[in-house]
Amino acid sequence: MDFGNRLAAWYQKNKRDLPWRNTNDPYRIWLSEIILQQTRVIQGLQYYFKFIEKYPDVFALAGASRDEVFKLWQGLGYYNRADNMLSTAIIIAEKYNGHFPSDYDALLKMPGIGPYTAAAVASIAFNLPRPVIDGNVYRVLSRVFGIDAVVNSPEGHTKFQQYAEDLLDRAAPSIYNQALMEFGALHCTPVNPGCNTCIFMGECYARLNGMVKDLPVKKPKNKVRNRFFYYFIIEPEPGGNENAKVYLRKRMNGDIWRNLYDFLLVETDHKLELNDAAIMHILKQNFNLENPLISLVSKAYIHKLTHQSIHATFIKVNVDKKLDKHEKFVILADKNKLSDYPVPRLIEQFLKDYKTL
DNA sequence: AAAGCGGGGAG
DNA sequence: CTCCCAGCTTT
Repeated sequence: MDFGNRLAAWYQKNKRDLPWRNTNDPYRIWLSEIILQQTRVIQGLQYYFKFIEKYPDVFALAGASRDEVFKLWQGLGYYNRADNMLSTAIIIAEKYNGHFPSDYDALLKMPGIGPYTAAAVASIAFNLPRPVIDGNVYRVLSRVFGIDAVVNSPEGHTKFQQYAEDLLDRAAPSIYNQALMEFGALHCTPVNPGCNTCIFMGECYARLNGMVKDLPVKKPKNKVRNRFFYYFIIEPEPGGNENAKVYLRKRMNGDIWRNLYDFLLVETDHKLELNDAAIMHILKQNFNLENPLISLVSKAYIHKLTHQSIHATFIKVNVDKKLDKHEKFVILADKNKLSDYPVPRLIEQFLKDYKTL
Protein backbone atom coordinates (compact mmCIF):
# COMPACT_ATOMS: atom_id res chain seq x y z
CA MET A 1 0.00 0.00 0.00
CA ASP A 2 3.00 2.29 -0.38
CA PHE A 3 2.95 2.98 3.37
CA GLY A 4 6.22 4.86 3.57
CA ASN A 5 5.73 7.16 0.60
CA ARG A 6 2.29 8.20 1.73
CA LEU A 7 3.60 8.90 5.22
CA ALA A 8 6.48 10.91 3.82
CA ALA A 9 4.13 12.98 1.70
CA TRP A 10 1.93 13.63 4.69
CA TYR A 11 4.99 14.52 6.76
CA GLN A 12 6.28 16.99 4.19
CA LYS A 13 3.00 18.85 4.41
CA ASN A 14 2.21 18.60 8.13
CA LYS A 15 5.42 18.35 10.11
CA ARG A 16 6.20 20.72 12.95
CA ASP A 17 9.25 22.92 12.72
CA LEU A 18 11.31 21.52 15.60
CA PRO A 19 14.86 22.62 16.40
CA TRP A 20 16.39 19.15 16.31
CA ARG A 21 15.10 18.77 12.76
CA ASN A 22 17.32 21.56 11.54
CA THR A 23 20.57 19.76 12.28
CA ASN A 24 22.52 16.63 11.53
CA ASP A 25 24.59 16.97 14.70
CA PRO A 26 24.38 13.58 16.44
CA TYR A 27 24.82 15.32 19.81
CA ARG A 28 21.71 17.39 19.29
CA ILE A 29 19.73 14.47 17.89
CA TRP A 30 20.76 12.33 20.86
CA LEU A 31 20.03 15.08 23.38
CA SER A 32 16.56 15.60 21.94
CA GLU A 33 15.84 11.87 22.04
CA ILE A 34 16.84 11.55 25.69
CA ILE A 35 14.69 14.52 26.63
CA LEU A 36 11.74 13.18 24.65
CA GLN A 37 11.68 9.73 26.26
CA GLN A 38 8.19 9.43 27.73
CA THR A 39 7.87 13.16 27.32
CA ARG A 40 5.73 15.26 25.01
CA VAL A 41 7.46 17.51 22.53
CA ILE A 42 5.75 20.56 23.97
CA GLN A 43 7.11 19.77 27.43
CA GLY A 44 10.64 18.92 26.31
CA LEU A 45 11.17 21.82 23.95
CA GLN A 46 12.22 24.43 26.50
CA TYR A 47 14.57 21.97 28.17
CA TYR A 48 16.18 21.25 24.83
CA PHE A 49 16.86 24.95 24.31
CA LYS A 50 18.27 25.33 27.82
CA PHE A 51 20.61 22.39 27.42
CA ILE A 52 21.85 23.40 23.97
CA GLU A 53 22.50 26.90 25.21
CA LYS A 54 24.42 25.85 28.29
CA TYR A 55 26.08 22.79 26.75
CA PRO A 56 26.51 23.46 23.02
CA ASP A 57 28.52 20.30 22.45
CA VAL A 58 29.21 16.97 24.08
CA PHE A 59 32.45 18.20 25.68
CA ALA A 60 30.61 21.01 27.44
CA LEU A 61 28.09 18.54 28.81
CA ALA A 62 30.76 16.03 29.77
CA GLY A 63 32.52 18.70 31.81
CA ALA A 64 29.46 19.67 33.81
CA SER A 65 28.87 18.69 37.42
CA ARG A 66 26.08 16.30 38.27
CA ASP A 67 24.23 18.82 40.40
CA GLU A 68 24.43 21.35 37.59
CA VAL A 69 22.94 18.91 35.09
CA PHE A 70 20.22 17.88 37.50
CA LYS A 71 19.40 21.50 38.24
CA LEU A 72 18.83 22.13 34.54
CA TRP A 73 16.81 18.92 34.28
CA GLN A 74 14.71 19.87 37.31
CA GLY A 75 11.00 19.46 36.66
CA LEU A 76 11.33 17.20 33.63
CA GLY A 77 10.96 13.94 35.55
CA TYR A 78 12.50 10.49 35.17
CA TYR A 79 15.71 11.84 36.59
CA ASN A 80 17.86 8.83 35.86
CA ARG A 81 17.78 10.11 32.28
CA ALA A 82 19.90 13.06 33.39
CA ASP A 83 22.27 10.74 35.23
CA ASN A 84 22.69 8.43 32.25
CA MET A 85 22.93 11.33 29.85
CA LEU A 86 25.91 12.73 31.71
CA SER A 87 27.54 9.29 31.81
CA THR A 88 27.12 8.86 28.07
CA ALA A 89 28.46 12.35 27.39
CA ILE A 90 31.59 11.50 29.34
CA ILE A 91 32.04 8.24 27.44
CA ILE A 92 31.60 9.97 24.08
CA ALA A 93 33.97 12.78 25.04
CA GLU A 94 36.69 10.61 26.52
CA LYS A 95 36.55 7.34 24.59
CA TYR A 96 35.10 8.46 21.27
CA ASN A 97 36.87 11.78 20.82
CA GLY A 98 33.53 13.53 21.03
CA HIS A 99 32.07 11.64 18.08
CA PHE A 100 28.94 9.55 18.49
CA PRO A 101 29.47 6.18 16.79
CA SER A 102 27.42 5.66 13.63
CA ASP A 103 26.64 2.16 14.77
CA TYR A 104 23.44 0.84 16.31
CA ASP A 105 25.08 -1.71 18.59
CA ALA A 106 27.69 0.73 19.85
CA LEU A 107 24.98 3.29 20.58
CA LEU A 108 22.90 0.66 22.36
CA LYS A 109 25.73 0.12 24.85
CA MET A 110 25.60 3.70 26.10
CA PRO A 111 23.83 4.43 29.40
CA GLY A 112 20.28 5.59 28.83
CA ILE A 113 20.24 4.50 25.20
CA GLY A 114 17.85 1.62 24.64
CA PRO A 115 16.47 0.08 21.45
CA TYR A 116 14.33 3.06 20.59
CA THR A 117 16.97 5.74 21.10
CA ALA A 118 19.69 3.72 19.38
CA ALA A 119 17.44 3.32 16.34
CA ALA A 120 16.46 6.97 16.43
CA VAL A 121 20.03 8.29 16.56
CA ALA A 122 21.24 5.73 14.02
CA SER A 123 18.52 6.61 11.54
CA ILE A 124 18.04 10.34 12.11
CA ALA A 125 21.67 11.36 12.61
CA PHE A 126 23.36 8.77 10.37
CA ASN A 127 20.54 7.66 8.05
CA LEU A 128 21.10 4.01 8.96
CA PRO A 129 18.19 1.64 8.19
CA ARG A 130 16.91 1.05 11.72
CA PRO A 131 13.17 1.31 12.40
CA VAL A 132 12.14 3.15 15.55
CA ILE A 133 9.42 1.67 17.71
CA ASP A 134 7.90 4.05 20.23
CA GLY A 135 4.41 4.73 21.56
CA ASN A 136 3.40 6.45 18.34
CA VAL A 137 4.59 3.56 16.21
CA TYR A 138 2.74 0.99 18.31
CA ARG A 139 -0.45 2.99 17.92
CA VAL A 140 -0.24 3.65 14.18
CA LEU A 141 0.83 0.14 13.19
CA SER A 142 -1.64 -1.60 15.50
CA ARG A 143 -4.52 0.40 14.03
CA VAL A 144 -3.58 0.46 10.36
CA PHE A 145 -2.61 -3.22 10.21
CA GLY A 146 -4.88 -4.56 12.94
CA ILE A 147 -2.12 -5.87 15.20
CA ASP A 148 -3.78 -6.93 18.44
CA ALA A 149 -0.72 -8.29 20.25
CA VAL A 150 -0.26 -6.68 23.65
CA VAL A 151 2.14 -3.79 23.31
CA ASN A 152 5.43 -4.35 25.17
CA SER A 153 4.73 -8.03 25.76
CA PRO A 154 7.40 -10.33 24.34
CA GLU A 155 5.03 -11.51 21.59
CA GLY A 156 4.02 -7.94 20.87
CA HIS A 157 7.60 -6.83 20.67
CA THR A 158 8.44 -9.53 18.12
CA LYS A 159 5.32 -8.80 16.09
CA PHE A 160 5.78 -5.05 15.94
CA GLN A 161 9.50 -5.42 15.29
CA GLN A 162 8.68 -7.60 12.27
CA TYR A 163 6.18 -5.10 10.86
CA ALA A 164 8.56 -2.23 11.53
CA GLU A 165 11.43 -3.93 9.70
CA ASP A 166 9.23 -4.83 6.73
CA LEU A 167 7.69 -1.39 6.40
CA LEU A 168 10.84 0.69 6.83
CA ASP A 169 11.83 2.75 3.81
CA ARG A 170 15.47 1.71 3.67
CA ALA A 171 16.31 4.41 1.19
CA ALA A 172 15.17 7.17 3.56
CA PRO A 173 15.06 5.85 7.13
CA SER A 174 15.47 9.27 8.73
CA ILE A 175 12.43 10.79 7.04
CA TYR A 176 10.42 7.60 7.32
CA ASN A 177 10.93 7.22 11.07
CA GLN A 178 10.20 10.83 11.84
CA ALA A 179 7.16 10.80 9.55
CA LEU A 180 5.73 7.74 11.26
CA MET A 181 6.17 9.21 14.73
CA GLU A 182 4.88 12.63 13.72
CA PHE A 183 1.82 11.03 12.15
CA GLY A 184 1.12 9.24 15.42
CA ALA A 185 1.67 12.39 17.45
CA LEU A 186 -0.45 14.73 15.32
CA HIS A 187 -3.01 12.65 13.42
CA CYS A 188 -3.36 9.08 14.72
CA THR A 189 -3.70 10.32 18.30
CA PRO A 190 -4.67 8.18 21.31
CA VAL A 191 -8.05 9.88 21.71
CA ASN A 192 -10.16 11.27 18.86
CA PRO A 193 -7.80 10.50 15.98
CA GLY A 194 -8.51 12.18 12.65
CA CYS A 195 -9.94 9.11 10.95
CA ASN A 196 -12.20 11.09 8.65
CA THR A 197 -9.29 12.88 7.02
CA CYS A 198 -6.76 10.08 7.28
CA ILE A 199 -4.42 9.14 4.45
CA PHE A 200 -5.06 5.49 5.34
CA MET A 201 -8.84 5.74 5.70
CA GLY A 202 -9.42 3.32 2.84
CA GLU A 203 -7.43 0.47 4.33
CA CYS A 204 -6.97 1.12 8.06
CA TYR A 205 -8.01 -2.09 9.82
CA ALA A 206 -9.12 -0.33 12.99
CA ARG A 207 -11.30 2.17 11.16
CA LEU A 208 -12.86 -0.41 8.82
CA ASN A 209 -13.68 -2.68 11.77
CA GLY A 210 -14.72 -0.05 14.29
CA MET A 211 -11.77 -0.87 16.53
CA VAL A 212 -10.01 2.46 16.72
CA LYS A 213 -10.76 2.68 20.43
CA ASP A 214 -9.54 -0.88 21.03
CA LEU A 215 -6.10 -0.55 19.48
CA PRO A 216 -3.37 -0.63 20.52
CA VAL A 217 -3.90 -3.28 23.20
CA LYS A 218 -2.09 -2.45 26.42
CA LYS A 219 -1.66 -4.30 29.63
CA PRO A 220 -3.55 -2.92 32.64
CA LYS A 221 -1.81 -0.37 34.80
CA ASN A 222 -0.52 -0.86 38.29
CA LYS A 223 -2.39 0.62 41.18
CA VAL A 224 -1.45 3.93 42.69
CA ARG A 225 0.29 3.85 46.05
CA ASN A 226 -0.53 6.48 48.65
CA ARG A 227 2.41 7.86 50.60
CA PHE A 228 2.39 10.45 53.37
CA PHE A 229 5.41 12.73 53.57
CA TYR A 230 6.02 14.94 56.58
CA TYR A 231 8.87 17.23 55.73
CA PHE A 232 10.68 18.86 58.60
CA ILE A 233 12.47 22.01 57.65
CA ILE A 234 14.89 22.17 60.50
CA GLU A 235 16.81 25.33 61.22
CA PRO A 236 19.35 24.60 63.95
CA GLU A 237 19.45 28.17 65.22
CA PRO A 238 17.02 30.54 66.89
CA GLY A 239 16.16 31.87 63.45
CA GLY A 240 15.70 35.20 61.79
CA ASN A 241 19.31 35.89 60.89
CA GLU A 242 20.84 36.35 57.47
CA ASN A 243 23.06 33.30 57.54
CA ALA A 244 20.37 30.86 58.53
CA LYS A 245 20.82 27.29 57.43
CA VAL A 246 18.48 24.36 56.97
CA TYR A 247 19.03 20.66 56.61
CA LEU A 248 18.69 19.19 53.16
CA ARG A 249 18.96 15.57 52.18
CA LYS A 250 20.17 14.23 48.87
CA ARG A 251 17.84 11.40 47.92
CA MET A 252 19.60 8.17 47.15
CA ASN A 253 18.89 4.75 45.72
CA GLY A 254 15.69 2.81 45.68
CA ASP A 255 13.08 5.52 45.57
CA ILE A 256 11.72 8.40 43.55
CA TRP A 257 13.74 11.56 42.88
CA ARG A 258 17.16 9.96 43.17
CA ASN A 259 19.92 12.59 43.17
CA LEU A 260 17.51 15.41 43.93
CA TYR A 261 17.43 17.24 47.26
CA ASP A 262 14.60 17.51 49.73
CA PHE A 263 14.18 18.17 53.43
CA LEU A 264 14.39 15.75 56.33
CA LEU A 265 11.50 13.40 55.89
CA VAL A 266 9.26 11.32 58.10
CA GLU A 267 7.12 9.04 55.98
CA THR A 268 4.05 7.12 57.04
CA ASP A 269 1.47 5.03 55.24
CA HIS A 270 -1.40 6.95 56.74
CA LYS A 271 -2.39 10.52 57.53
CA LEU A 272 -1.18 11.99 60.81
CA GLU A 273 -2.92 14.55 62.99
CA LEU A 274 -0.37 17.28 63.46
CA ASN A 275 -0.94 19.12 66.70
CA ASP A 276 2.03 20.61 68.52
CA ALA A 277 2.39 17.64 70.82
CA ALA A 278 2.47 15.23 67.91
CA ILE A 279 5.08 17.30 66.09
CA MET A 280 7.28 17.47 69.20
CA HIS A 281 6.96 13.73 69.64
CA ILE A 282 7.98 13.05 66.04
CA LEU A 283 10.95 15.39 66.35
CA LYS A 284 12.15 13.69 69.49
CA GLN A 285 11.56 10.24 68.11
CA ASN A 286 13.19 10.72 64.71
CA PHE A 287 15.80 13.40 65.25
CA ASN A 288 16.29 13.54 69.03
CA LEU A 289 15.34 17.20 68.98
CA GLU A 290 13.49 18.93 71.80
CA ASN A 291 11.91 22.30 72.54
CA PRO A 292 11.28 23.23 68.93
CA LEU A 293 9.84 26.54 67.86
CA ILE A 294 7.20 25.55 65.37
CA SER A 295 6.88 28.45 62.97
CA LEU A 296 4.98 26.91 60.10
CA VAL A 297 2.73 24.00 59.23
CA SER A 298 2.00 24.18 55.52
CA LYS A 299 -1.17 23.35 53.70
CA ALA A 300 -1.56 19.77 52.54
CA TYR A 301 -0.04 19.05 49.13
CA ILE A 302 -1.09 16.18 46.94
CA HIS A 303 1.58 15.46 44.37
CA LYS A 304 0.51 12.88 41.82
CA LEU A 305 2.99 10.68 40.05
CA THR A 306 2.13 7.88 37.67
CA HIS A 307 2.18 5.19 40.37
CA GLN A 308 2.13 7.20 43.57
CA SER A 309 0.15 9.91 45.27
CA ILE A 310 2.36 11.85 47.64
CA HIS A 311 0.46 13.58 50.44
CA ALA A 312 2.93 16.11 51.77
CA THR A 313 2.98 18.55 54.65
CA PHE A 314 5.87 20.84 55.49
CA ILE A 315 6.71 21.71 59.08
CA LYS A 316 9.24 24.43 59.77
CA VAL A 317 10.96 24.30 63.15
CA ASN A 318 13.78 26.15 64.81
CA VAL A 319 15.84 24.29 67.36
CA ASP A 320 18.76 25.27 69.53
CA LYS A 321 21.28 22.67 68.44
CA LYS A 322 22.46 20.73 65.45
CA LEU A 323 21.55 17.11 64.82
CA ASP A 324 23.53 14.69 66.97
CA LYS A 325 24.15 12.51 63.98
CA HIS A 326 22.67 12.16 60.58
CA GLU A 327 22.94 10.23 57.36
CA LYS A 328 25.89 10.84 55.10
CA PHE A 329 23.72 12.52 52.50
CA VAL A 330 22.25 15.12 54.81
CA ILE A 331 23.79 18.57 54.48
CA LEU A 332 23.35 21.91 56.21
CA ALA A 333 22.58 24.35 53.40
CA ASP A 334 22.42 28.13 53.33
CA LYS A 335 18.78 29.12 53.28
CA ASN A 336 19.39 31.81 50.73
CA LYS A 337 21.01 29.34 48.37
CA LEU A 338 18.24 26.78 48.25
CA SER A 339 17.58 27.63 44.63
CA ASP A 340 21.00 26.23 43.71
CA TYR A 341 19.91 22.72 44.55
CA PRO A 342 17.99 20.47 42.18
CA VAL A 343 14.70 19.63 43.86
CA PRO A 344 11.52 17.75 42.95
CA ARG A 345 8.56 19.72 41.62
CA LEU A 346 6.82 19.26 44.97
CA ILE A 347 9.63 21.03 46.83
CA GLU A 348 9.90 23.68 44.16
CA GLN A 349 6.19 24.37 44.48
CA PHE A 350 6.38 24.58 48.26
CA LEU A 351 9.31 27.00 48.13
CA LYS A 352 7.36 29.13 45.72
CA ASP A 353 4.26 29.12 47.92
CA TYR A 354 6.17 30.00 51.10
CA LYS A 355 8.80 32.43 49.95
CA THR A 356 9.30 33.86 53.43
CA LEU A 357 10.21 30.44 54.81
C1' DA B 1 8.33 -10.94 32.80
C1' DA B 2 7.24 -7.25 35.76
C1' DA B 3 7.93 -3.28 38.36
C1' DG B 4 9.79 1.32 39.13
C1' DC B 5 10.59 5.78 37.62
C1' DG B 6 7.77 12.29 36.82
C1' DG B 7 5.37 15.50 35.40
C1' DG B 8 2.06 17.60 32.56
C1' DG B 9 -1.51 18.21 28.92
C1' DA B 10 -5.75 16.74 26.66
C1' DG B 11 -10.44 15.21 26.69
C1' DC C 1 -11.29 11.78 36.63
C1' DT C 2 -8.29 8.71 32.68
C1' DC C 3 -4.88 8.26 29.39
C1' DC C 4 -0.28 8.45 27.90
C1' DC C 5 3.69 10.79 26.16
C1' DA C 6 9.88 10.30 20.36
C1' DG C 7 11.51 4.38 27.06
C1' DC C 8 15.23 2.58 30.02
C1' DT C 9 16.92 -0.03 33.85
C1' DT C 10 16.71 -3.26 37.40
C1' DT C 11 15.07 -7.32 39.63
